[in-house]
Amino acid sequence: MHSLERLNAEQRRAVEYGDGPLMVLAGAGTGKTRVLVNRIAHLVRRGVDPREILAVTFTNKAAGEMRERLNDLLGIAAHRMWIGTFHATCARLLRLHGEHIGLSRNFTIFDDDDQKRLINSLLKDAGLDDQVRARTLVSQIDRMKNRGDNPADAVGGFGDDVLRLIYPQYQKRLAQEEAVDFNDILLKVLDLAAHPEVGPHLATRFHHVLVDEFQDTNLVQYQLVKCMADTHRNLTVVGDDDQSIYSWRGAEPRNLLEFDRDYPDAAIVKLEQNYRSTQTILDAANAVIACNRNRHEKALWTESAAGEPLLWEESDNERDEAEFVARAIKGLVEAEGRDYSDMAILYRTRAQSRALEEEMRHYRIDYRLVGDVSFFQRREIKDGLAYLRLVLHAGADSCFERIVNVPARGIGKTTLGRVREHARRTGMCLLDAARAGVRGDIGSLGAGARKKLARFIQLIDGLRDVSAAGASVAEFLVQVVERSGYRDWLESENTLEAQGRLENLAQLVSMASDFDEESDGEGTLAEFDVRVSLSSSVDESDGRGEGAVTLMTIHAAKGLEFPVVFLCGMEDGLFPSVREREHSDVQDAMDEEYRLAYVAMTRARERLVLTSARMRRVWGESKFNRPSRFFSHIPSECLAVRARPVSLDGGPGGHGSYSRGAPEPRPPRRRSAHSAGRARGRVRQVDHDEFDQRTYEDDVPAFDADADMAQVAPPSAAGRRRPGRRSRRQRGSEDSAGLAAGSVVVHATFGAGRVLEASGPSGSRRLLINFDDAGLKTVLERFVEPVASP
DNA sequence: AACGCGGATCTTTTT
DNA sequence: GATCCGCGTT
Repeated sequence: MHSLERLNAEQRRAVEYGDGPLMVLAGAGTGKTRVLVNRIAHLVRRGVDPREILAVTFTNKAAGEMRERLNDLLGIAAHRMWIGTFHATCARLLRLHGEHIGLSRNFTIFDDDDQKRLINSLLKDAGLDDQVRARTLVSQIDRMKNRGDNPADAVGGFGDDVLRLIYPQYQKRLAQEEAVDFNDILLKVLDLAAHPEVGPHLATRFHHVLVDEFQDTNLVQYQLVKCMADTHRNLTVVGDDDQSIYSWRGAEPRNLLEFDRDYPDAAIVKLEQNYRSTQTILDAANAVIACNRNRHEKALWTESAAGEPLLWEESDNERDEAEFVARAIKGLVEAEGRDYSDMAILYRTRAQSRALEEEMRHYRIDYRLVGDVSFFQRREIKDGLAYLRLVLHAGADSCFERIVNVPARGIGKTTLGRVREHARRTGMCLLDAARAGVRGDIGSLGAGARKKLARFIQLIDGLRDVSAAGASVAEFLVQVVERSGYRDWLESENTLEAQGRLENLAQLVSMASDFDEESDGEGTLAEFDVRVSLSSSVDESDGRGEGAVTLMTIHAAKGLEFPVVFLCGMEDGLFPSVREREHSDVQDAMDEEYRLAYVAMTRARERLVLTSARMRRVWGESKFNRPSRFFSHIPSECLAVRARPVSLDGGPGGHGSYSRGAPEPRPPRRRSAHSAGRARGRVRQVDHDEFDQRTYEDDVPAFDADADMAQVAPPSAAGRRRPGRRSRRQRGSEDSAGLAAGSVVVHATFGAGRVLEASGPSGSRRLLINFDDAGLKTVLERFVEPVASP
């Protein structure tokens, strides 16, 4: 039981809680995973059969980590538990029981790309491809399936009539190919649950069900959980509504917040002590998230020191921004002895990675990009898997289309058109139609075309024999690459790109060998296929980024932590990114951006650097953005704005330094012309011109990208100045009094001022204060002393 | 049947 | 700025 000793009281309560429903509301960095893992270990030690425990996560990575940690705690028992993502778990159930609902054991999974291709071809057949984009239709299908609705019933929305027409065909084609899309994987398990034979089994199969990141579950997932947990009612859900960042894919944070509606007897444990971040980072993150409506209020606190202030660097453009980050990374390595792997660069959109990558290369900083165009999405990989699928299932027309002429074997549009036509007339699949053509059943096919088709069919049949002869998955794939001519083709290309593709194929083969080894050679092609389909681009990077800086989207960073985090692209329009969309409420979308900012900020343990660019190229066009509105919510004490570089000497690689000393006053920005006429200090939300004043605070620690940074940044500037800083616990009662607008207060740094506005919850109430000397600032209430009431 | 060009679209986030 | 798609040319 030694592992339980390091738990605090709340954690221990959750871990040792007995039977029955349990909801754990766990703030960022409060040891959520640890609680989950220890709870499972606790159950096993208490005598629960590991085979009767189901633990569901949202990413393969989280599942892998959980498995690993349980292995350490329990040894072999962990192997026997059901630990995995919703999709992996459901795919496993479908393999076991799918036949009851008419699903082949060899089912395959259509990913996004497959869906789009299929819809596209259906649209084209119907002559509707110029009316609706395939992309739109796919997302409509997804959105409806996420809620458990039938897309065939769509009414009212744009393109819904097309959807009603196309969707049945789509589903029919999936069935013909023995395929399911991502959402079907879950929906089919709901079908299983309703099946008279399998249903009762599923309902009692798992004695304990635990779900991580419960705020991310969608309606279908919630129903699944209910199906599997409602009999024994030993259901533990863990989550944080403030970290709900997947509503765009159907997540219903209400599943977490209203958990006690469906389970009125549920015990609720709140984890509020943060073990990850410094007080300053936490203050800043809390101030941002406090802006949201409808949240379950939590009071995250920490015992850790104030730490360094956040740093905000505003650059001219995204290239300068990236360069600043690169130099700062170098500086931190030299000045603080940080390792590259201590640092992460986070951004809102994928597109931002390019500029950052370029500068990393320029400065010779090793980096790893998480969630690059997925390995499994690459052309050659999808081609290889298409061979596999076609061998597995002759009816896989989409695979036939994909590879019948890849590599080029002289089977062109005309020939294909004739084969397709024959298939349509006779109702056979393309592979069989091609077979018929070879036999001479298609009159229009010439001798040449028949010969070429014959060789292709021979290829597929030969590969099927290889598989039937008991080849491992890896051996099979080697044969695919050899016999298809793929290898010769790529080698003769003699380009770097072709070489890369070949290497990717080699990597696929080596993944297959791992799979073979893992499954003692018992793993089938179909199982490998499913495994690959359910791997995301994010978890393939489980390589621990040894000695490399990590670049990824904020979404991909959820659940991770780094000593140093750079958060780039802090500009309104980019982050928060608000776009009018047909099916979403703008305010809801904005709330989610705030949560995203909260998630991003709370990834940092010690240092958080925010960067923005005044100008950014978007689709080749220049966009001028204002700094992110998030800045206006971050208390001034928490944030240092770095002096603007006067000149940037020494090119890349050189050791040029930013000029320092007295920071140059920032030249007035475009907007100040019109806002200058406005009465200063009017009660309203700070705008950017006003909080820009903070730039001139010159005793604010300068964060220098160069080697001497450590000397430049005074230790814990904010902490030092704070008058008699009290711990959270002691404050309690006086918080509730709350300073109102009109109060006169004194701040250790900014002097005297008058409160204009107060906002936020009592634990982290923020005040907008007009200081006599320092101007408008947003500060946390606990950093000011009241002098007079209004 | 292979290749090259122009145009549209993409960029929010992923299992 | 990249990629995908359709169209026209060889």
